[in-house]
Formats: sequence, C-alpha cells, structure tokens
Amino acid sequence: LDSKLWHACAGGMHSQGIVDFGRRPRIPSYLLCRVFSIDYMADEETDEVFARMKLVPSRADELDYYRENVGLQDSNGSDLSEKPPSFAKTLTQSDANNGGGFSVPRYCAETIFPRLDYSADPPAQTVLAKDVHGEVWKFRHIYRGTPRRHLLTTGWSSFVNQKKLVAGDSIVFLRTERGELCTPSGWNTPSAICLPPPPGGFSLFSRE
Amino acid sequence: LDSKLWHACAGGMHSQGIVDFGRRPRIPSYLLCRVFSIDYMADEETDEVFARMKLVPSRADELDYYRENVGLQDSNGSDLSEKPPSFAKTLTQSDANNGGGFSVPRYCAETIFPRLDYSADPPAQTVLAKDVHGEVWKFRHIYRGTPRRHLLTTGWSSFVNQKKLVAGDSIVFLRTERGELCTPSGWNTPSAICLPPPPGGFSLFSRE
DNA sequence: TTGTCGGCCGATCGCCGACAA
DNA sequence: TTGTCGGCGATCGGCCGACAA
Repeated sequence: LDSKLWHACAGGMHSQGIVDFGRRPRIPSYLLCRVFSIDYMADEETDEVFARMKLVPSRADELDYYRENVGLQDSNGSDLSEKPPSFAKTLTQSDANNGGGFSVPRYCAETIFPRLDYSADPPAQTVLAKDVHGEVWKFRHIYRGTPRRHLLTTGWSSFVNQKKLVAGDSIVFLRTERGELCTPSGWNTPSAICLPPPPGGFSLFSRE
Repeated sequence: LDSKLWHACAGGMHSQGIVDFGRRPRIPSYLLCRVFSIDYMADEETDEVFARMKLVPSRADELDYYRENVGLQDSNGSDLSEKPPSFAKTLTQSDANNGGGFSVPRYCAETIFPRLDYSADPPAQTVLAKDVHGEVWKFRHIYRGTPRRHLLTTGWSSFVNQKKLVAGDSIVFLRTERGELCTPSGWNTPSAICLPPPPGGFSLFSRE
C-alpha cells in the first residue's frame, strides 16, 4: 500500500487507536526500540487503514546513533517526509443520498483533480482513481449549474453503494506524481482518492 | 433445526460428502460405535445443512442390543422415520432471472402448497414460509396464463437475490403438520421451503 | 405441463438548474 | 461557494399472456 495514500487516510484518526499490551508485569513499562520497518495495510472489507511495525529492542546508548544516521523509511524505501497534495471532505447527506452526485469543493477540483477544459459546454471529463486495494474507479467530473460548481455524477452512486458510504463518512482525494486511485471506506473512516496528474492520458476531455 | 426439514434438504447430497479422518494407522479401519445423538445444523451464510453426531465406541456384542432396544433419535427426541411430503426443483434460468417469477410444478402446488381458492379470478393467495434459520418469507402464489399454471411472483425475486440463488440451485418445498418455512441456499445446495397446512390463517385468499 | 420470450406499465435512479444559506 | 430540493427523462424491475418444446 502506498505510504502517502496511507498517511492521507490515517491522518485524521491515528490518535484514536488504543493498543492493549496485556499489562504483563514482567515487561518494563517503557522499552527503547528501534522501528525496524513499517508496512501500510488496509482492511479488505472496511478499507480501514492500519500499520504493521517491526520493533527491535535497543540499548539506550544507541538512540542518538539511530536519530542521526537512520532515516525512518517504510519497507518500500519511501521517505516519509514527502507529503503529496491531498484534500479531505466529510460526506453530506446530499453526497451520500441515493441517486445524487458528489459536490466537489472548488479548491479540491482545482488543485487535486486533473485540469479541466473549460472551453467545452459544459466542461466535463472522465476521472480515474484507484482505491487502497488498487481497484480503479471511474467518475464523470462535470462543471455546471448556476452558479457553476464542480460535481462527480456518473459512477459516484455506484461507488457510494459498493463502499457502503453514509453521510458523515470522509473521503480523501490525493494527487500523486504518476496516476492513481481512490479509496472508499466503511464507517466513518476516511476514503481516499488519488488522482492522475493533469497530463494524464486517461481523461476523456482533459487537454494539456 | 427441524429434523424433517434437514432431511428434505440433505436428501439429495448426503452421499457426496467425503470425510478424511487423517488415516492414522493406530486406529482400526472400522470401529463399532453407537450414535449417541444427532444435531441438525445449517450454515448461517450458505444455508448448507450438515449434522453433528456424537459417536460412542461400542463393543461388538452391544450391537444387537442397541439395534433392538434403542430407536435412533435426534437430540429433540424426534423419530427419524417420519417423512413429511416434500418436493424439490432445480431452478431454471427463468426461475433465477432477475425480474422473473418462479414456475411452480403443478404437482408441487397441489400436494405441498396450501389449497388455493380456484373460484377467484385469477386464483391467488399469499404464502408464508420459513427457512432453515426460522426467517419467514412471503410469496404471492397465483394461478394464471394460458394454459393456466402456478407461479410465485411478488416476493420471489427478493428471495432469489438475498439467497444469491442462481440457475442450477435447488429448492425444496416441505409441508409439515403445523405452519412452516422455507430455506434458501447458496451454491447448488438445496433450498428448502416448508409451508403451512391448508387451513392456515395466513393466506390472504385461502379458504377452508 | 412448463420454460422462455416480448410487451408493457409503474417505480426508481440519477442528471439537471433553482434557490438560499 | 455549495447543500438541498423539485422536476423530469431514461432505465430497470417485475407482472402478464403467447407460444412452443
């Protein structure tokens, strides 16, 4: 699982988890460990994201060494300091309603989505996005209405139904360097969508 | 789980199962056992029926004793020799098609279903049936068309969808002494339906 | 007797701009 | 800027008899 997508999804809830280590009295309350590796995972059914970390007990005097010489990396070697542009929105009743579309905030459409050709009438394009499992979803992105606004129409309700999204759930749009995805979610956990960069050859109406 | 319903469902496939006991060489190939009890079970998801039997090793000379003095019973005390009228049908493409109904073979409608009042035009009634889990399903049973035939219409497609039935699956109709049920099935395993006896007060149009 | 088909009608889906918060 | 609504047209579900195997 892509580490940037994982962070975009987990960002809003990584402080909610409580881990119970069983309170075994023989183990000291605190152990200095080196984080040996991190793997980013997503539940197959709920799309809930979580991480698997391998911890190696360290001696106290090793701390400074690792701090200075070892950058924290995931098992794919990606540097965790990169933060690709992303945008999160909590689904409204209208977004989640059956038969409705998705109101795309203007900022999200202009900074995350592929560039739209506004010379068409109405301006519209097909947007491809992959979810945390690598599954590709197709949406119609249209700019219409008075006043004008960005919407996802065709493909959206199928997405909502299959991901069992309801009002209050979140969706995260993420834009990476090379074409991407969207991830839906279960139950008040964020859904992430990564979109291809503007020059993507995917979009039916996208130019430049 | 009712033992008669179980037998109606399992009847077509109880010779298909293969049990691997691991071929442990220390256990004799054959052991004379007394069947201590039988419990009839159904998988919650697939409706596949199976049985749990408690076997007690016996000495050879006990065989005749049990044969003569102990009737085989399930854990509810029901005698296994009773066989209530039942009817099985393999679903056709038309039965399983979305938007279609279920063609009820005449023999099944006349011997298993509650008696229909043929004086109405068209003759129709509501039929209630419980599945292996005790869930009640409601069907509209109508006698129409030229030539006349028995059909299940309203309620049928919902049943097919929720039970994920496809052409080739089986359904078993079973009639017991005191009101009953239907059981759907997964994947080429029989679905059973028990129906209330003719005088059932459930049916909208049923008389006598 | 009953499996499949086309017709047909009503319900739902889903796209639309209007409007207001 | 964007959430909600009523409208309305297209699609689909589902009931029907015709017909033939």
